[in-house]
Amino acid sequence: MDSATAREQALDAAESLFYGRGIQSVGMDDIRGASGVSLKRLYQLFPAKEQLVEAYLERRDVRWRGRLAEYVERQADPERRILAVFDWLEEWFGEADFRGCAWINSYGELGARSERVAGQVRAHKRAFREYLASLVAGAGLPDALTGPLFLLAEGAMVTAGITGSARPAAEAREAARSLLAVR
Amino acid sequence: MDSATAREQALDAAESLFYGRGIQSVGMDDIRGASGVSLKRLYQLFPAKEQLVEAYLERRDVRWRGRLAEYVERQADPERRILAVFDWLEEWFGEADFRGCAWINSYGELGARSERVAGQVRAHKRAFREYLASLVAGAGLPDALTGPLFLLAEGAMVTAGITGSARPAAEAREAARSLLAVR
DNA sequence: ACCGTAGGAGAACGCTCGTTCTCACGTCAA
DNA sequence: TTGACGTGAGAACGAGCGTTCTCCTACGGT
Repeated sequence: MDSATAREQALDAAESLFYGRGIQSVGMDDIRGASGVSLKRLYQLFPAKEQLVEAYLERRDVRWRGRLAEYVERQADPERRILAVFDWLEEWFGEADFRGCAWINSYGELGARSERVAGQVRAHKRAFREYLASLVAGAGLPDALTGPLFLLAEGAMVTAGITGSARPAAEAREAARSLLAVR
Repeated sequence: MDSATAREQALDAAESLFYGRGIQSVGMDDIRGASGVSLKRLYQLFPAKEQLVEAYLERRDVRWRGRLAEYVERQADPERRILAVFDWLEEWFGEADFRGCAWINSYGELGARSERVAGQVRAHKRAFREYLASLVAGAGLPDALTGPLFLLAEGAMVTAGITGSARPAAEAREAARSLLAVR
């Protein structure tokens, strides 16, 4: 197995375990067991657990925002695109392994202790907010709408995570629709 | 020192440490050091750490909702009361030791592993949502407003926690004002 | 065939931490 | 005074886990 595939398999295992069970409760040995990558190799690829955590969050960030953008950009109408964000959230919340927002959860777990993790969470949220801002601008709507839309989305993520229901996405979408209607 | 005061001091220390640094990174010995309550006594009062965690969350829940209600009920006008929730959030976010919502953080840390903690988080959020519902009903507004207001508040809490800024409260309040204006 | 190197399995090390135990002290009832 | 008891300080125990080390195997180049 070459380094690139070992790295991918390690990250696959890390993502499913860290996201599903939390970061602190998953040991490097669990990653080894789930990935088939030996401890020696793991430590060659990621000199410490924290770097594996960072790589996990980074790869997930790229994929998460990519999936969202791909979904949203299927819509041609600029205002529909904004609402499509909430449709996508609803799909995501309904996935079998959904356990809330990985960054919000990681922040709760490590935000107070790891400045690097906290920084990645802030960067991810900033990027998501800027993406929303670009959709708002693309629809010719006032930038002041971005904040409320972002808060609705964050509220939906955290609530869906805690309750395990996809319903907050629909509530947030309807609220967003009202806000868009006000102008 | 009698049992009641020992218990209070233990909970005071637990609250400031758990909330400030996260639950898993605070040891029972840290609680002992900060509270002056010996380990023996701590284990008499709380037979295991998890029960101290539960007692911390429970006492904080009562106090948090009490402080909110006390603030909100200073307003006579029923619609003002709804907006006062967001004013109170802004005050809370501005406190020096503010580190986000204790329940959201705890859920990120332990929600996947401790069903009891997860249950307390759900109960707290349900109670907060029901309080909002009572304010909405008191203002004679449609119950469908409760969900959006709740999501705005949750989004503000999580965003304020991550960014360390009180601004999300103002954004949420303005969005709430728009939603109330729509009817 | 031989050697050097990389890699795997898993033991070992060191630290943290939840929990319990030891021991010495002070208190209070008889 | 004495002895049973509760308590505090802190050592001790045992488990978990991040990280490193040992030892053995396999393979690639000469």
